[in-house]
Parts: sequence; C-alpha cells; structure tokens
Amino acid sequence: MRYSQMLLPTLKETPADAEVISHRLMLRAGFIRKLTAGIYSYLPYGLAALRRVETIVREEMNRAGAQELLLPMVQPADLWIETGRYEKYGPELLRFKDRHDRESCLGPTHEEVITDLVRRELHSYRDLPVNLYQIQTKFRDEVRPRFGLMRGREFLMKDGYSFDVSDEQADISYMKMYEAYKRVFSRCGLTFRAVQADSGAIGGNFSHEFMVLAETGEDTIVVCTACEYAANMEKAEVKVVGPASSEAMADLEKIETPGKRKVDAVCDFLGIEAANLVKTMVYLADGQPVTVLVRGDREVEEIKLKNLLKVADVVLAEDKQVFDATGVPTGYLGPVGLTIRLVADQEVVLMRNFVAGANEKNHHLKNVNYERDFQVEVVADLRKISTDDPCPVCGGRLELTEGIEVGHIFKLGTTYSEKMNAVFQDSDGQEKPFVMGTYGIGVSRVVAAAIEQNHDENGIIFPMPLAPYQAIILNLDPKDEKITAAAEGLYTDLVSEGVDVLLDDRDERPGAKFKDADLLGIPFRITVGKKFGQDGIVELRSRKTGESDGMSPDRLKAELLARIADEMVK
RNA sequence: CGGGGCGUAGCGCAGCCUGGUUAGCGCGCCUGCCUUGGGAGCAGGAGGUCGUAGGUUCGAAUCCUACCGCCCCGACCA
Repeated sequence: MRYSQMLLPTLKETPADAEVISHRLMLRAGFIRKLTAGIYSYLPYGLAALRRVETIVREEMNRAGAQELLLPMVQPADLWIETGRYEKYGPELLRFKDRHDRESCLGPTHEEVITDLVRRELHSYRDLPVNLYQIQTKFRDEVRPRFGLMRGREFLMKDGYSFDVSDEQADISYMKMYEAYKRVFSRCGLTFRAVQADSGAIGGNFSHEFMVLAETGEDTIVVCTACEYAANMEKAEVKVVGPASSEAMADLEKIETPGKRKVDAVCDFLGIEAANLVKTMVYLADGQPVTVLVRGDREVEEIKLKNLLKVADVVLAEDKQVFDATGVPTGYLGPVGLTIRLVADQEVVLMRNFVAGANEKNHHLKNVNYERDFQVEVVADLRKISTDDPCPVCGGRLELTEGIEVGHIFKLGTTYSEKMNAVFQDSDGQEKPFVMGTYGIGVSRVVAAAIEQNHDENGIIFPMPLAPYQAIILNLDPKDEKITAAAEGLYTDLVSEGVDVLLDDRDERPGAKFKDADLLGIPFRITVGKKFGQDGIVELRSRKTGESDGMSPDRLKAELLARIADEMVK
C-alpha cells in the first residue's frame, strides 16, 4: 500500500476525551474514529489489525475442529422469552419493535439462536459432537462504555458453542477450546494467563477467563509465583491456614468501649491485633439482611457471598438498615445473641478468645468463641484472598496483577437446551438435552489489549503477528530520482515476496515520516535517504529494539524476510 | 443509575468570573517560494449556527432555565 493513497489520518495531538493508552494511540494512529459513545468506525489501518486477529482465531478454531457460520444480529424476542433472558438480561439488551410491531432485539450473544438452529437440524447422537462459531459484531447497551475499544457498546466478538451427548464429552470439547484459546493468544504475541473464573451455578473448574496482563486491566487476578495457578480475585479460593487455635477458652467478658466503632479504634483501645477481632457485617441479600463474620483484618468477598446465598444481589447495609434489622448501632454488632441469619468465614471458627461487638452501644465482648457462644448457619470461604495467603494449589507465594479479559470459556451444561427443549436421540433411544459449552473472544478487545501491552512514548509497537504491515519503507526524498527508484524497487520486490509493506511516498519532511512510522508501530522500518544516494546503503530498523543496520537493498531483502519469519509466532 | 468535569474551526486550547465594535492562539488544511535523516522556514489564504432551545438585557460565547452530547470515578458488566 502507498501511504499517499491511504486513509490513514494520524494525529499529532491526543483528542481530549481519550484517557487510556490504547484508546489514545488508536485515535492518533488513525485506527478508529468515534461515532458516538462506545461506537467506533474502524479505518483501514485499524481494520487490518482486526483482520490479523480474526485470521489467527479462525485458523485455531478450525484446527480444533470447529466450524464457522454466521448468525443473525437481529433476533426475535420469542427466543429470549423461551430462556427467560428477555426479562433477566436487563437494559443491556437493546430491544425494539419492527414495522409489524414484533418485539426484537440486537444480539449481545447467541446462545438462543444457535440452540434454536441446532434443535431444528440435529436429532441424533450420531451428529455429535459439534462445535460452531462465528465472528460477528455484538451489541450490548453498556451502562458506561469506556476506554475506547476496551469496553464499547458495539464490538467484534468470536463466539462459539459446543454440543455434546454427555457431560464427559462436553468436558473434552471444553478442554479442546481451552487449548485452542491458549494457542490463539500465544500466537497473537500476548502475555496472558488462563485463570479460573466464577462459574456460578455450574461449579467445578469449567470456566476460565483469558487475561492479558496490563496495568489498565479492569480485573484483578491472583497468580502463583511457584505454580500455574491463576484465578480471578473474585473466585480465588482461600486455603485455610493452620489448625484451630489450641488456646483454652476463657470466660466471656463484657467491656466498655465508648465511641470505639471501627476495627482500628477498638484494637488500639484494647491493645490487640485486628487478627484477634471478628468483624460483623450486615449485608442485604436480595433485600434480606444476612450477617457475615470475618476476621478483623480481612475483607468480605461479595461475589463469594452472593454465590453462597444463591441470590442475585448483595449490598452492604447502611447504618439505618443495620439498626432496623438488629436494633444495634453499627460498630457494636457481634455474633453472640444475634437473631438474624448468620454466616461465617472459615477462618473465624478457628479463632479462640476473640473480640467482637456486644450488640449493645459502646460495648464489646472479649473471649468470644465459636460453638460455645454462638452458632452460624454456614461456614464457608467468604473473604477476599490476599498476598499473605498461600497458593491454594501448591502453597506458594501469590501476587496480584491487573488483567484485561480477552476470552472466556464456560461449560453451560443443559441450562439452555432444557429450557429450549433442544434434544437429540441417544444410542439407547432416549431423548436427551444437548450438553453445551460457550466460548468467547473479544476480537476488538484483543487489539486494544495488545496495544496496552506493547507501546512506548513514541507509539504502538506491534507484535509481528498482529501488525497491519510488517514493514514500512520511508522514501525520504520523493523528488530525488535515484532514491525514489530504490524505494519503489524495494517496495515492488518485497510485495512480490509476499511481505505486507507500506510505502511512505508522501511529500513530507523526514521528521514527519519517522514520527508516523513510530506511532503506527510497524515492526520494521526501511529508510531510503541520502545515505543511499551517497553509498548505496539503506537502513533496516526494528521498532521494538530501536536497533538499526545499514546494508545494500539486496541484503536487506533477505535479512528482512528472515527476521519476519523469525518473529511470527507459530 | 449516583458523584464529578467538559462542550468555542478538523485537533489541542484561550476568552466567560466582571456582558459591549470584526471571537482569538498553536497545530492541521489550501496556494506559492524554499527545504529534505526526527513533526522546518517565509508570504498569502480558507475554515465558526461559540452543543440546542428558551429567557434576562439596548446588547449574550459570557448571566439564568431546560434539554442534548461527551469524558472520568463508583455501582454493574465480558
């Protein structure tokens, strides 16, 4: 491609409404332009990067035995009513009526449509397993779109669905996708982790998120420094440390703690550690009060609580709500004698002689003990994991890191097939619901994540597999015949060798061309300038390392081909 | 949906508080000259419903009201 003929509007200054780095660079490098909140046009250069990701995804999906198809984006409400999601999905589902007054929606995901297709077309166990995928624009009417392509309302997604005869077979399909996803992100040249995610009702280790490690990530993940373990913070299970305290139980003692409501204040006042105190937190679980006990220095993980209670929503109760539910002002709540629902983090039952609120203003209790002084409904892992905790798998040291979710695979089981009566006849003649799995990759988000992970102060540094062009040739003086002939010759030769090359033939000064080349992040830059005029030398420079070598055009061709091949992740 | 901020030329901004001829600056764009290894220089030029609507006023970019749009934090979510 010739730069002079390409719609590639680079910006010297960053538009004011872009905050995160990938968004800024995508605007500056002429990738995208915003149409309205969360909705972007892809310009030729951005589309080329998107296509790179798509190609890798296709190759790996096909390799794993999946078949590509394309499902409609406009969907009838009826299907969504069948699964109950028309109500459940909420305002993120964009609904509208067509001219015949039929309720419709824009597809935010395609479980309903694919299940409908499969129930019509597949009837026998002989047809299974089958794995179908598409690469398509999704629309989710996000409350708060942000960060450019990172969280748009309209975005490009690969979504795939597997159908199997049994749970065991579905596990095999799942693992195939797990492996395929690892290959996809490796081939994209990304640093990522596959982490265990919250699999909600399904349970087990059958939900993984693929997280690209980058500071701007919206998720926090815990990774083990010693083994392969990695999990979303929300999901990370806490391994209970140590046996129960063997200390003898002391007598319960009520003490006055005037005005001491916060953990720190109580600890200072009594001269104890937060680890010897139990916090009593009241949550509203779908509106109903539930009390949670955790050690003073720990924090409640609300997702875990939500899953334990099997409710849609948990929020920390406000002071007034706490008082209404318990008759005790916040700060003096404790488990002893409390009459509302009570659940405890597993750590609490191991503690001896701890301090807790006395359920009376300005008073706390000393030497409280589980079982002797109070009972709870459930003991479970309810707190946030911390870097003090050991790895739940190997006991190693944990680290926290930010991640961008670029993929999510999930074993669905028969949830959808049962609701939609999608069944096949098994070898024994019985009708059975398909066992399903669902697998998504945020294609446009992968591009954003790649930029988050690969840039410097001058612009993007594309990993070779995602680069829209592998090399850019700078003709530094288009008015010089000799230089121009050399640049054009190199361009023609490289194109015929199958290299994706951009030729900067614009009538711009050298500085502008250098700046743009850096900004665009093309892995190799070939400069044809006055050194060629003098000694027949052209320059080959790596965007990543900044190293450059002068050489003859012939040598450059061979050298470039070898280095491109070298940087393509197989 | 709660909190905060912002809408003035394609982009980045000033002017607004304290109303007053023709609304400025830098970059970009157009023409010409000149220049060609890190976003040059000179000269000339085009480009504006000051987000929209209403109000106050002799007079509104500036004050008031409503609405619309955009960004950030939170809640939520992939």
